[in-house]
Amino acid sequence: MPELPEVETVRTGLQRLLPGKMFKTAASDTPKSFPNAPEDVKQFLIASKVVAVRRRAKVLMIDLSTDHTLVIHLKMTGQLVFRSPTVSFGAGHPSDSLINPLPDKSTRVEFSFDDGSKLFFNDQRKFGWVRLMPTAEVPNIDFMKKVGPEPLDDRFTAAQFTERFARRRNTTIKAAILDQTVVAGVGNIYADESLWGAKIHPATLVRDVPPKKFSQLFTELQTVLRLSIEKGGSSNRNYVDAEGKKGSYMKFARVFRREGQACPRCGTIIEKTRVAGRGTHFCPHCQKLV
DNA sequence: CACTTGACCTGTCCGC
DNA sequence: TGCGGACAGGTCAAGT
Repeated sequence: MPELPEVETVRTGLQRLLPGKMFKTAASDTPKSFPNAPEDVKQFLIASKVVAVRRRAKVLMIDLSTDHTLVIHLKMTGQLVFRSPTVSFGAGHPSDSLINPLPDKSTRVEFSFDDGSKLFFNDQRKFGWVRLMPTAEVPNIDFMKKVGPEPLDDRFTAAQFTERFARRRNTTIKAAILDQTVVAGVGNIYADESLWGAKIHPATLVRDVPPKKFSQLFTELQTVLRLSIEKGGSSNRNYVDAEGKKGSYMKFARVFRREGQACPRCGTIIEKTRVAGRGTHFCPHCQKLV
């Protein structure tokens, strides 16, 4: 799913819903999704309280009162959905039929809190994971040590953004912007959207991108990420927020999954191809290959 | 080190 | 309607 705007939307929802709640039970259907030892779960999760919910790149962190953290990666199809026992509109109310019952077939981990509310980790493809670890160790996991700056961090400048690409001169700009060590949180949707905004063909080699284009790309990337956060993210397939609701960014997408439609800037038909092993959408008129 | 490709899974869609 | 193959928001490990 889940690129930066989607994970940030989930984080915002969980930060509103979870702090102060006390974990009562945790159960997983597959060790792959939640590989922690049962004794650690018993000692550091059960009876702990949620302190805060953080995000770094596409990783969510639920900090606990035991100085431990639930670290979560949703990968392609992960969801974190919160359900309170009072969510029902009332017996027989028509809106109740719209709420899908959980757990369902894709539920991998089910947490319950002492007030009867629950948190479901659903993941159709089982690529995602939840891990419990000491809060102090989170920055030491390989991914956290290597991941690049947050693109929406005020202190991150266009000059620094440009410099991050120096290591990836001989690959395509699409591969480079998807590289989490260059910049954090960009996935296939916002790569295509921002490259369209900056009028760069996705298959352009980094070394052939004019220097001033990196500044434009930085601005466009920030613009699409902010817009998507405002719209609650993109629900292309599985993605939903912490309350199970879809995001609406796809209504505003200019190229992503819009092959065969007119480019909103020039009217040329949008094409779909394959770059860096990923489906890639672009306007052949606005985004010329150098 | 930089770069590419395949693997990890399940579900859906498209062409025959 | 059934079946095979390609493809789907993301990382990783292993190869060159």
